[in-house]
Amino acid sequence: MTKVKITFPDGSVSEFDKGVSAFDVAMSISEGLARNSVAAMVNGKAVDISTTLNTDCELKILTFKDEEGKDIFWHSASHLMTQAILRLFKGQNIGLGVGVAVTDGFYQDYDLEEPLRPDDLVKIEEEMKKIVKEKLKITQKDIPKAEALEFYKNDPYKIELANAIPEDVVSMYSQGEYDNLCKGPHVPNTGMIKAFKLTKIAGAYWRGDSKNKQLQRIYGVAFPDKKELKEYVRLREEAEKRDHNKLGRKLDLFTTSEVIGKGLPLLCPKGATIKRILRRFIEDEEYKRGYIPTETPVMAKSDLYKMSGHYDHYKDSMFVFESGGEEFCLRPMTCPHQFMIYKSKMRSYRDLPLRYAEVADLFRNEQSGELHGLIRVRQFTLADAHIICRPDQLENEFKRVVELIQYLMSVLGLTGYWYRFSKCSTDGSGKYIDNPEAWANSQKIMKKIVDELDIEYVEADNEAAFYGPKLDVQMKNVYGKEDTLFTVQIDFALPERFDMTYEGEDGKKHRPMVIHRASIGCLERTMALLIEQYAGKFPLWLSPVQVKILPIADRHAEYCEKIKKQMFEQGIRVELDSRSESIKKKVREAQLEYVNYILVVGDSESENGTVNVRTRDNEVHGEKKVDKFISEVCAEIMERR
RNA sequence: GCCUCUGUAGCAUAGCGGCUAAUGCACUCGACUUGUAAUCGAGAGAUCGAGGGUUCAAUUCCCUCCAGAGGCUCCA
Repeated sequence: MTKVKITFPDGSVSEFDKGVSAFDVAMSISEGLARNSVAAMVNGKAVDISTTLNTDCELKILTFKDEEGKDIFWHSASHLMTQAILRLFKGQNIGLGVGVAVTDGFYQDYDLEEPLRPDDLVKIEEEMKKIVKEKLKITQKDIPKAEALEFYKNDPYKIELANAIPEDVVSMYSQGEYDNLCKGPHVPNTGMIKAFKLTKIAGAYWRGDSKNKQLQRIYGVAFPDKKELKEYVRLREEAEKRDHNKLGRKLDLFTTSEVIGKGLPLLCPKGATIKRILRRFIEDEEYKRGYIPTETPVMAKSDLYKMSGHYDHYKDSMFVFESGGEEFCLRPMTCPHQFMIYKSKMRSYRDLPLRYAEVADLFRNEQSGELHGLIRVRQFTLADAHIICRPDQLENEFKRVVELIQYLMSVLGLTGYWYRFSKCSTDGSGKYIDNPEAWANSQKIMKKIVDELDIEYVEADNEAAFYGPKLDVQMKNVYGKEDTLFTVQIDFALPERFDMTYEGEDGKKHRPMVIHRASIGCLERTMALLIEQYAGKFPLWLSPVQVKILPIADRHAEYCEKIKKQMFEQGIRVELDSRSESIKKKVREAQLEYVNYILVVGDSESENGTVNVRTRDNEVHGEKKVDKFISEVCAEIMERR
């Protein structure tokens, strides 16, 4: 019998009989591995575990612990869900959209006669459990495409998917009575999917295009055992406790009002304090780095945005209104305003770079469904700047911006972010300024720059600004939804549209380059991610209430007022809780507000000129002279820089 | 904008085609003056999101609008 050489991930090589299955190879390693194997990687390609090996190859047995294994497991779970739905809604004409694994589970889209209701999920889960118990074998076969098209004659979605396959032969997977067009691979048996949960119902456009029909999407997660599912649910609950939209309201950072309108949050004193800290911090930091301030109007005549191109490319997202026979817009961006300052006089090559910074209030008429807490709003404050520079300065200026951003991330203590190089797309959607040559050029320049920076980034098509490519700093919120925190953009279009020039050494007019950038981002959004990052427990320098003084009895009030004043004078953000409540209760409440330091003041403290210090985490620091406490707090606040 | 869901006091929940709409926390007043997770007593607070319809009767059922949640699309 002929042998095949199989190379394992650790580099070891073993010989097996030709035609051995990946499963048998797994068995030869250990029964446990075979039992847990969801699929295999043969020469880097994921295949079913039942695949036979007929030539020498590299083999990796995939379990749920491997990223690829997880995807396959979840993809199989989506099939399990579909089988359950087909059983439950037998007789209905059900269109099957896409079903795939995502980073946090799986989903499958359906076109159903009746919309699904939340309690349907329970029924579907029950049916899924039955199918798991049946331990149906999952098998694959290739069939002629014509046969598949006949099979799906009532399902326009599957037909579209099948027609997109270039080959004449297509792959079908079967488990019990359920056959599905799918390239796989899949777990070998429905019995493997022991623990799962359907998490949400959502609408989703067919093929991700809002012109298409909206299908119903069911999201779920699945695990090989119940313990992992339980742990997952626990982690989800923990994460949701950090949700800025709930926690921020609970901590009195912000609120909303029906009569003010959607996407227009109100910052309460504590939230406003945090915003002010961020604002003052970034204004000072940028000033140190050579930025110069501007203050420009929050609105302008439409003509300005017609010049910039916003009116053509962005009008749907702008608040446009008429007054005195003229049309105005609330500004969605600061750029054209600052460009008018640039154009207000002649500029020499010696003047450049000009780094115009403005912490600017911006207005964007976002679609109602996109609004979310402080992350996506209709009015927000952006730490905006436009660096107008000579082409030879572009690279250095760009790098300085990235350096600033890196500095900010470390000072804010934000983790889990990544860089995205956002490019335009060539789909001719009209979203972008039509100048292929300039796009190619500026994307080339940007790629060169980001490659030289010591950063890792992902490339993304169709994510650019309408006037140029971007380097975005991306973060996820507690629900795993991705948003841009900071952004740096190279603009090839607007300097020309505004006919911005400078006089060069040669006495001729030249075209400057522009970098658009948001250093500390939109303050509201940054604040939201800070709330989630710290679960509301802000570091001292960002904390809206750094110290809370709690008198034990009324007779200590006078002393408390005195030390409060002393701390105020040192710039410490301090509150005094003089309610006649038990000291226990007051301490507990201060801890729930995540106040950094809690000072208890009784007879001993008032007589000795001390305070009794503890933290929100209930670390007891004990009695301390007031002056010493103040200087320690001030030192801790300064440490940040 | 689209899909699904939700809207009862500041917050969290209960409730029902018909009684004075219930409970906890928070709030106010009084007592207590307290030292590490809930001191005692009293009180106030709700046009049950808004408007319309069905009904003898609607907070409850239906419609429209407003607002909120999670997705999709979009985006800082």
